[in-house]
Amino acid sequence: MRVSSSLKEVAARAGVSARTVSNVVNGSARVSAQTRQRVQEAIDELGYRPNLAARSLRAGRTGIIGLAIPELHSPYFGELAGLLVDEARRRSWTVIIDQTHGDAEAERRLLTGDGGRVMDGLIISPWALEAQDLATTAPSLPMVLLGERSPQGMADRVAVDNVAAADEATTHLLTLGRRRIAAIGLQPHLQNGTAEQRAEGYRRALRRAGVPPRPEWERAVGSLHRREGARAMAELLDGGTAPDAVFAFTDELALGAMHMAHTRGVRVPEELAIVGFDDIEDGRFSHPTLTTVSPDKRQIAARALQCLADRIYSPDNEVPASDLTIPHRLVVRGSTSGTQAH
Amino acid sequence: MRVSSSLKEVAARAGVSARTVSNVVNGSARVSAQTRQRVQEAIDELGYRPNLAARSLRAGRTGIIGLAIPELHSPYFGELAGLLVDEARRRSWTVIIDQTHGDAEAERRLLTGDGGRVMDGLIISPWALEAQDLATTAPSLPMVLLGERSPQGMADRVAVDNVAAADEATTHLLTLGRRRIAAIGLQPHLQNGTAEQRAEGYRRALRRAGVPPRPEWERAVGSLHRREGARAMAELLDGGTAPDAVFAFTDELALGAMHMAHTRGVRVPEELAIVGFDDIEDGRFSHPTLTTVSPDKRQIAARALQCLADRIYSPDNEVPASDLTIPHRLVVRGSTSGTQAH
DNA sequence: ATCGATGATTTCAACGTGGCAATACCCATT
DNA sequence: AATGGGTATTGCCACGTTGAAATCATCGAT
Repeated sequence: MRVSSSLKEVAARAGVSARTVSNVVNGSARVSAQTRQRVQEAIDELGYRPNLAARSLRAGRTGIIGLAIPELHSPYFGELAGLLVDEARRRSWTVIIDQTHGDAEAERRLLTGDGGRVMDGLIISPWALEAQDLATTAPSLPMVLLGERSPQGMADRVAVDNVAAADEATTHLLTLGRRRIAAIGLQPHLQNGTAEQRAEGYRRALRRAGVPPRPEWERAVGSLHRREGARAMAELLDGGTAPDAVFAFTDELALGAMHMAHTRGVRVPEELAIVGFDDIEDGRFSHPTLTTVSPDKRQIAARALQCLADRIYSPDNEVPASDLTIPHRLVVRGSTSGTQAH
Repeated sequence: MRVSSSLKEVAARAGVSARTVSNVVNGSARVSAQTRQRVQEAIDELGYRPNLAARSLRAGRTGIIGLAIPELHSPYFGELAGLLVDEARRRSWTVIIDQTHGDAEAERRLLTGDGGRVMDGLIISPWALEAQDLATTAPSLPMVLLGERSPQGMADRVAVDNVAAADEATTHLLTLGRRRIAAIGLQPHLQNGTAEQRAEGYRRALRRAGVPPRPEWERAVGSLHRREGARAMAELLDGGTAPDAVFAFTDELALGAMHMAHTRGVRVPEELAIVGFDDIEDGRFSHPTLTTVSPDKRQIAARALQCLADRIYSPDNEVPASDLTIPHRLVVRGSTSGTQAH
């Protein structure tokens, strides 16, 4: 079976024109049952596969969309990427994956449409880009932003209500009677909207409860990995007054913090309650299990692709940028309740 | 700035032929400094980007490789995919990701080169395919297998020595004085070579130590998720004699088993020692931390892409299929030692 | 002044496909 | 037999790029 064979070769074998073969393949015009069968046989015998490059060149579309995320190996983005790839396949799209590693330059390059117009659209989860960049850079192709807002409405946006969610998480800790609540996950050096919003929700909840904020309990991190969560937790435990609860801006940070608590002999949740954010699989099997804010990832994936499809298939008239808020819920588990809820 | 502009348009603007513009872009022929500058200006003004589809059509290459793995959200494959994507970028390749979800049909479809010849090559980590399939299916494009061996040498293969590694893991447990060692992770319904090899290494170690094998301690799983590890562990604890150690074929299964041990009040490692396989990030921060077989993932990624490159760029003469064994090492942590090694 | 050599640039064609318009065919109706 | 209307099929071209070969320009050597 030859690896490559063209419409022309199939046509020659079936004794018809190349155009007819094309019609059979795409079902784009009426073809008699007899001809169709003859062509189909030739296709099977030659093992013909349409050439995507030629098709794209002709049609101006590639059927490929890009997915740009900070890191594939992070559980949250891994889970999300998995869902997005599946959802894309449902729509007959293939997905190209690009890791930005939180590099602003890499993110900016993607926005300006580098890469040779392979992609029909782009789903990007910006982490390092400032709102400023997003505003000034004209998107060169249909684009959906995950998490970060684009100020000028240049692209669709799909995200949870971070402020409200962080507020809920913190309020949950307050309800348990905790008052010395620390936060782990600020990223002041990046103009990271997501971290800022979660910090805002955290402060709002404290303010409403009349608990005075303590700047030394708002810990910054260099990355979102477990290691950084552990480091921040160590700093908190080494500080003057130890907190009795921690709200970590991601589950990875939370698990890192939990690890450090174990290492230092601090009992979770008795002496230290922990809440995370993302609801990654690990948190359901950690010891104790992790209380967390669970965004509806499946819906994020579905909505993001819906937006992209609308934009790609809309006949170049301006579709107004949508800003979709995805539902979330607080999942209470062992790290705040003592019972090993699953 | 126009989104799409062709060589022809740039040529018109610069007052040269399209071919000259092509030469400037690719540096493929000599171009005078003066012309080069004029062309470059036109390129910048028009925001020209080469059209990948046209280039591929002409060259017969796309610069895209495929990566087919069971599941992106699994930590092991997530980490591996991340490394592979980075390594591919170093070689100026873009990566298309496909999730097979352990579906034999999906894997077979990829092998036969479905997908319209978008990919210049394929890295596939088969999980459900039998050696039989791999043998009878002629690969339609350069291909590297991760983990599974292809009997006829039809494709390169990159993997650790599963038998030896499983032997080491089991021997480690024996050295600790454990004798009631269970195994979790067999997949008898899939002709899964990897699981079989790890089972073989496990049995070999027991045999050498003179410990009689107990079939009821070889637990099968339906998938490699934590949930299944937990289920298998529950069955073991509910059985007649409880084991005093477990060798799980993947870290996820191990963490699931550890979770169930906690739930049932079984102390790890005192009453139950646990060893996993893969060295995923979670295991370094779990409580206790997880002893595991650590394959050199970075080297897997590097070697796999090296093989693929050799095959893609070799001028269609037959490159003999290579079978690379990647080094691994046993990393002893808290789940077998009691000390919280990091 | 002429020729050859070297370098710079252009022309031509082709990669495989699908849109468009034209053509060939068949059958029912006049 | 001629007309009309529908169906089935075909030829031609363009998409944007690059390989091969042809053309043009320049300059040094004879």
